[in-house]
Amino acid sequence: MSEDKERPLRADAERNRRQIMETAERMFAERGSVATLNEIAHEAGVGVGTVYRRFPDLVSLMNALFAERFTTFLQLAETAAELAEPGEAMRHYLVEAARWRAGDPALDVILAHADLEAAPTAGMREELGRRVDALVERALAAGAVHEGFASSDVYAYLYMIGAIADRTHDVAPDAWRRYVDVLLRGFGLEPATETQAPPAMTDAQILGTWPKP
Amino acid sequence: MSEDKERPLRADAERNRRQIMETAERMFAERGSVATLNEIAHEAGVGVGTVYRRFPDLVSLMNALFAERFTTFLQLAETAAELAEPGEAMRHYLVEAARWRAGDPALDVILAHADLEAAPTAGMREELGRRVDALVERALAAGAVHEGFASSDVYAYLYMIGAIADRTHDVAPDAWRRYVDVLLRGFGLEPATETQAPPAMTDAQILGTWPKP
DNA sequence: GCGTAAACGGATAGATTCATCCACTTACTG
DNA sequence: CAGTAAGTGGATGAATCTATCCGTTTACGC
Repeated sequence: MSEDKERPLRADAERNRRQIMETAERMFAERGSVATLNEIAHEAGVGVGTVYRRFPDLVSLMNALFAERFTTFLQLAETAAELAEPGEAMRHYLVEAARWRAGDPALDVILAHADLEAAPTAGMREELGRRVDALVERALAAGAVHEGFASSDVYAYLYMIGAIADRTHDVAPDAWRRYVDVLLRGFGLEPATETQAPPAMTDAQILGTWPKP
Repeated sequence: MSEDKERPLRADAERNRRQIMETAERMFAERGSVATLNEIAHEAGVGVGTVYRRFPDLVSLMNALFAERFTTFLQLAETAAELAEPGEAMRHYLVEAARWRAGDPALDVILAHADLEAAPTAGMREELGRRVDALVERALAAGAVHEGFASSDVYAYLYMIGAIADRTHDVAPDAWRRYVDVLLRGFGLEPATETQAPPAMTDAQILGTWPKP
């Protein structure tokens, strides 16, 4: 029942595939919501048919974009796990995952429309779960975080950072750093020290975060 | 240039208006995105024409829903301001505003589609700004929060709580309380003591927060 | 009760969006 | 440098969504 006829794409097809994915990504980030496949085709400068042949529907495009992103998070968790000091490792993952999330305003849209049950992402999710669990266990055992800290807190943390980052992206691109420190402190970790967190946003900046008409 | 011919609606019209608003609210909360006016009409059990007469477009419906909500936040700020101890007043507003936000999963959708420049909400926003500023000033002067705390932090806080609350609403309806405490601690405030915050979510609960197909 | 202005509902014209299909072009193989 | 399988683009019909219009019904002042 295997179906691994993985014939490589022709050069022009591969080029178009990339172009379509990059354009879609940019459009989702800019508008904060989905664009239609026809719009993406036009913006990417290819025919509608080309898009529909490669991605029969929106979900399959979203799945492709999602897989790319997940790989990055897996790598971050791996790098963090190599650090000797448990608190340091946990903090490193939290800060770097936040940085990555903050720089990717399309992620929420992608997550909302991808089919997370579909292979190959399902396996990736489990693997990420295991790696994050390990970081949390070590931090707990070393007393580097408050008792009761759990890996669900890591997900919640990223949801919250994602929300503030997406909202402030245009008006105060590094505001998320401030709330990383606030949350780390709240979880019992020392705030990150490599870089200085920015001060609170001004009133004018906050005003800019209210959604437009 | 005044135009205040505020003729009261006929009883049946007023009833339908309410019904439409409540239905819309429920639908937005359930699906986490807009519904069309035609869908709302059908779900509310009224004719399409009835909806379009009362709310010529989606924005005017959203404005009406938005105004309702803002009134509540204004009242919360007023109640909090009456507390004698500055840190207590600030904490009270933060906890109660969070509670309110957590119980209103439609708010993000409404905010995203309302016209925030339109009267009468513009004035309300300024008034809320003044009230929150006052709470922050008092808390800072009393040393109840970390130096550098600002009213923009209050908005950021509510964005973050809103994000986690909406996401966990179905699967762990009071998880938001945990992150209220985390954030309060991060801002330098003692966590709220009236009610006990729940423990971290289980892995199964977090799994339930991933968006569905 | 009656008269009438207000409100109702839903059929439907018009606009927009989705996704297919196929005549034409292009990259790769031998 | 053919031959051909793979890929391209966009015109177009089907499906869906928007919002108006008008014949009928209802609330309310007198």
